[in-house]
Amino acid sequence: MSIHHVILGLLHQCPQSGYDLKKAISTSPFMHWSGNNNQVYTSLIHLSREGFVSASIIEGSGYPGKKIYTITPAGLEELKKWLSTTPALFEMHNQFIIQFLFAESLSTQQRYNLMDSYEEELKQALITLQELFRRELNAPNEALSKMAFRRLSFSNLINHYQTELNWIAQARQELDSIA
Amino acid sequence: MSIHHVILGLLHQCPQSGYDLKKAISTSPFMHWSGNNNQVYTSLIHLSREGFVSASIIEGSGYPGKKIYTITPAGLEELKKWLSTTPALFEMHNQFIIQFLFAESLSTQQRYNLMDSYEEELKQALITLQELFRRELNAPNEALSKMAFRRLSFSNLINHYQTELNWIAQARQELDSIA
DNA sequence: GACGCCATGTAACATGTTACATGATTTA
DNA sequence: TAAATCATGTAACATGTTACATGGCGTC
Repeated sequence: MSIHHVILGLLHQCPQSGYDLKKAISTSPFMHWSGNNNQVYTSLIHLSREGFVSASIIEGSGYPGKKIYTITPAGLEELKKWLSTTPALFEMHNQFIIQFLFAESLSTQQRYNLMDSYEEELKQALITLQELFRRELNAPNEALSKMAFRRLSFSNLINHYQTELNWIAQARQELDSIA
Repeated sequence: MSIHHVILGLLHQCPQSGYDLKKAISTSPFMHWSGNNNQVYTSLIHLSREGFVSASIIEGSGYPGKKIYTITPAGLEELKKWLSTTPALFEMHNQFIIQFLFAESLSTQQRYNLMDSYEEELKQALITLQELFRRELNAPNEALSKMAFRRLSFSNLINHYQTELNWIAQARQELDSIA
């Protein structure tokens, strides 16, 4: 999965500038690209060359060189093709679990600290995510189906956060029982 | 999280060759690097220069240039430092959920197909993972604590697979109810 | 006037993937 | 004898991150 298809998907929702895309991507909990993401600009140049997006320069709108990108029919076709390809299996990128795998090198105290701080981080992130979710639900009236997709996507992520938190409780209990 | 620390962790478990590391990393369900991973070789050169690993050439063992890498005291220190750093939050890299987010562009039929094929893929992967887990449990007698870490790590991943499968059932129901 | 946000872009660097090159040993 | 596995490495390419450069607009 590349950033190109994500940009096509966002542009299909509505035409917007590189800056808007950058913000949308960096604040989305589903899309993992750096907050300071300048890749969108190079990606947009690439997509332009491919004929998947077209740019129109907006005069007299604050910034002189501001461009609004729109998805082209070829771009929409490419997006639909990608949307119906069987996705690769999810990948859980979890530094903590790898640290945990090697945790025999740590003292019991360090391991407790690691688990505690990870749990705290998770709880905080879950609150932030739920807040984002709440704001999504209160968004101006969208189509019912579109809302359903967003709501379900959020609950998917929230489920994984809760799975992780439940696991920590279970892991603590098991480790205590063999100590 | 870089591949360097993963290599240090694996070398701390036991000294091994680049090829062994490559295999360990590409077959581990926790470490996401390409199966055809040649990064290990460049990473080992890097780690050597840093003084974190040392190589000894094994003569008369099949391949002439075969090297066994061992973690150095400096490497172990670096590993321990990394192991006790607060991990970045997990990142769920899930192409499916992004496709789902943009799924209004698809027909109902295409959406069903997408969910069906993703579910099938998940079920297959879960079976493979459980098989891998079973083999881990039957591994030659390791220390009890080490086994506990491995067992818990596996159950962590398995929990996420099941969370994903449960979510699909829930999503199908909700989408059917608003159709 | 300083700060933050809007807005686009380049350059350098780090990381990750694919293809290629070489050649030994083991297994079918 | 063909294929798979062991074993190391290089080169080209793709992707992703950080820092830098530029400058307008709004607001405190």
